Amino acid sequence: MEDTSSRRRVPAGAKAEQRIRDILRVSRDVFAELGYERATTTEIAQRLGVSEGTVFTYFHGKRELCVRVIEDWYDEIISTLEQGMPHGQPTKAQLEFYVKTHLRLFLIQGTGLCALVLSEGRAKGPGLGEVFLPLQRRYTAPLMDLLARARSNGEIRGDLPLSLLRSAILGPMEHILWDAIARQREVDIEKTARDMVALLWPALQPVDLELEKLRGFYGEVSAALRKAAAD
Amino acid sequence: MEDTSSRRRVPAGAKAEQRIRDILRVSRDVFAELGYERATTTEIAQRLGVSEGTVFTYFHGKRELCVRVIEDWYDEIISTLEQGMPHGQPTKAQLEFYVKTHLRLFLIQGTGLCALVLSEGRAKGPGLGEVFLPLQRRYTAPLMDLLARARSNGEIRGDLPLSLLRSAILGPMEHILWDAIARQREVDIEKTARDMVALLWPALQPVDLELEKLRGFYGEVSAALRKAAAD
Amino acid sequence: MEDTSSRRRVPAGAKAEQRIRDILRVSRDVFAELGYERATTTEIAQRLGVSEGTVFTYFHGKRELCVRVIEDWYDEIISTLEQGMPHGQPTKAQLEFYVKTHLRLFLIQGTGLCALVLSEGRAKGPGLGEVFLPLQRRYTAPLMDLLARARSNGEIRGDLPLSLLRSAILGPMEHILWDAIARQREVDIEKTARDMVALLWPALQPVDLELEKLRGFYGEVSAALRKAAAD
Amino acid sequence: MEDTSSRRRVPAGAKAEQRIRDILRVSRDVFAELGYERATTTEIAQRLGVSEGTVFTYFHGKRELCVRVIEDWYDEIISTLEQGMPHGQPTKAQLEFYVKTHLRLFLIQGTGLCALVLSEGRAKGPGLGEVFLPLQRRYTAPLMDLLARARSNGEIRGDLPLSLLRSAILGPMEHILWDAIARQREVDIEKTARDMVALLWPALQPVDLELEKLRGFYGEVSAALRKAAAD
DNA sequence: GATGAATGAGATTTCATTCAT
DNA sequence: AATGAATGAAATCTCATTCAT
Repeated sequence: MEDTSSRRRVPAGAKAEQRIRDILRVSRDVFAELGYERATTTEIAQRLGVSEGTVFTYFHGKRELCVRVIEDWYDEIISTLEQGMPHGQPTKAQLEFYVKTHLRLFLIQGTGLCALVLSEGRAKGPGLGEVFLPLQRRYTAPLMDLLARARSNGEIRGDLPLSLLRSAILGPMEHILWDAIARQREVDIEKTARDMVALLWPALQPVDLELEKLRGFYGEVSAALRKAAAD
Repeated sequence: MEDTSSRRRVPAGAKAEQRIRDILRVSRDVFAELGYERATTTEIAQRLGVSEGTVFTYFHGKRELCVRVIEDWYDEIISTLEQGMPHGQPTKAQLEFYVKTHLRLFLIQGTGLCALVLSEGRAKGPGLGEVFLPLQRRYTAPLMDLLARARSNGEIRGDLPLSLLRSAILGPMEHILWDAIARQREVDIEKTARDMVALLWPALQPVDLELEKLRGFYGEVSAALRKAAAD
Repeated sequence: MEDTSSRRRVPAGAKAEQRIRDILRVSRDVFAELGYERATTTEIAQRLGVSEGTVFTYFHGKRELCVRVIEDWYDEIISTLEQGMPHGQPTKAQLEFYVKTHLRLFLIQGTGLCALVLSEGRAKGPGLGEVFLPLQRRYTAPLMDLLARARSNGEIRGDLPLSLLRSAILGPMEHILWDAIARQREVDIEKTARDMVALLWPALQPVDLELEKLRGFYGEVSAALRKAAAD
Repeated sequence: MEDTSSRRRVPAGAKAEQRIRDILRVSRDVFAELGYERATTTEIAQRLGVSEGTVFTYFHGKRELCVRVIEDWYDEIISTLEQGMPHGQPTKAQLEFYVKTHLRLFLIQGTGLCALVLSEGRAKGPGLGEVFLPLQRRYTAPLMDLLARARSNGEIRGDLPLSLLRSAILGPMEHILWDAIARQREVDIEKTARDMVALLWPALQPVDLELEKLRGFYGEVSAALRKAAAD
């Protein structure tokens, strides 16, 4: 985006890399806790026990620091998902792994960062938005692959766009996470993951038209009977 | 709460109400676009073409203004949902109405405000959070009612917590909305709503145990066959 | 000072005069309670139950209003002192009247206004100071007259400037008042006035040189004896 | 009291201390000249030739700055009085020292600060008042000690409350100071101190009842004679 | 004459960023 | 390379004063 190379030379070397890691680690905490605007470079420096100037020796500014924090976080998630995915197992088991891992990663520290991405990703002007889109694509890739493979196998329904299926899986997870945060409740990750897949799995099945018709008929008859009884 | 004894009174009357509506309308835009922190009272005043002081004639401060913006937005959504809900129709039709209306309302202007609620609702300290929780409860109430009634009728499954079903419906919608915003794509609301319900409806059905067993058996056999074919 | 006549026409008539009295009465309270800076025209108008503009119909601004408040207050004090002073009685009785009346007038409402005069009277720039000096002179005049008459009669000492005697009488009173305010204590006006005069009366007596010499000698001898006893 | 956890730390070190002294010195001037409300942090920064932010690097806000200014001023006065007091000398000499030192310290710069304390000390709400009361007690302590010792020696009268004697000494001094300020006149400190003690010393003497009776008789006879002569 | 909404200058305070040491 | 004091732009909020109604 910008030619920042001429502005400042960022130190290199083993010690410098450790410093960068430290700054990123603490910055992640601070941004996650406070959000972009309320987080201050002073706070980050204080928690690290270094001077305020030091942060600017390694990063061009608050914005770049924030971008790096989010990039690193995405990288962690993506590599955890990619490496852990049990490709040999049935689709449902893979899906359960995906959901469980997702919930776990986000609940450790992710909600603050998630909020950060959601709110800062939207910011107009010289936004962080451009940076995040490719990251989000990489991050949903394992799920999309899984779904695409299962669909080509006929394991899951082909009558709806894949992006809708993806939303039907990622969406509920995020909603559960927000809810947990908002109400400050504990989440039983294992159980929630199992329930979630139990709930969604039928939705992903290929539509059995005969069955669907029967179900529709049954539903209407039931409703009619109830209504008749009510009158 | 606060000592308002010597504060200037907020004007009342038809013209004042119009002014308040104007300020709220513009503030909604600004908060939605920029988020709480980046939004400035100066910007709001400029867009309105009034002086900065005028905003403070009608609202005690930025925080109160923001709270009012969100309350009004929630009120709109809630009353639209409550008034429009076709109670006489089958559950599936009601659900379709809920999803469609939800998507429509949020796409008009909601995503920015949604982000606002999500990010500011989390803020520590003297946050906006306390204000939002009851609003969020009121806003999900129509859906919860719908689900509860359908469950007591035996129309939808009773083996999972209602909150999970709720997340499975609200979550995908929000995800779709975020996706649409992030990629700046148009959304065909009618089609998306229909697809979404078509997708989720099977998930809400009572579990037909025999069928489920057959499906499980079928799934395993299919997977085994595929695996055998692949080797 | 300024030609304000062309700026605005102040209403006249019986109703207008009542209005002016009301505004001054309330303003006196507000200025006394809050001081010049913290007092607001809004507060004054609200307590009166009139609009903010009305105050400006009768006074050119906050500053003029404050000046008028103080002038009126001085006028009250001065006329009370002038009219009540028992000229026929002995000097000591007159002094007691002066002290008692002074304490009473200031304790009713005066401390706030006294603070106002002390702090605002000092303000640099387009200050209130110029206005107050003649008022203060008029206000100390009865005391100065009393002292001057008594001195010419030989009733009080002539070896020190009158202004010093005046300070020795007014000063303690103000100090007592401030102390009462600061510690929020009640003051028994009658007793305090009597004690004060009992205390100060000897100080005002003509110096009896022979007696003074004896006293000095006595004091030194006493001190020397005490010191000898202590060693 | 306050959440200072994430606030920037106040610099420490020799240079920082010099800076703090500079800020306090200039702030003292500004607060003394203008009073708390009219004094601005901008003015302070400008007189120092530093940016506005710098003041806030060293003090958390205007209020704290003002409190520090007053505390420092009191400390100066108190330590000067405590250290200089000639304890070995006669009470009258000690009193003369107290009065002289007091006048000198206040005339250098004290009147503005005195006004500050008097007017801001009264302020309602989150005032500076609480801070000042203990300071004022410490500041009058040397005088109270002196009076108490002299009274227990029988050197000064015991028929009136000590607080009244204190007011009779401090009050006139303050009055003289105010007068000097208001009229912008020079004060001959040595002479004024000597005169003041000469005036007040008789007032502090133990009451000589016989003498008092004689004086009363003399006064009444004189008055009667004068009256007879006037008729 | 009264009103009271609009104004806008000005005050305090925060904080990312720089740069001399 | 690290420091951390200085900076100054920008933000929120107040309130005396005006003027159209």
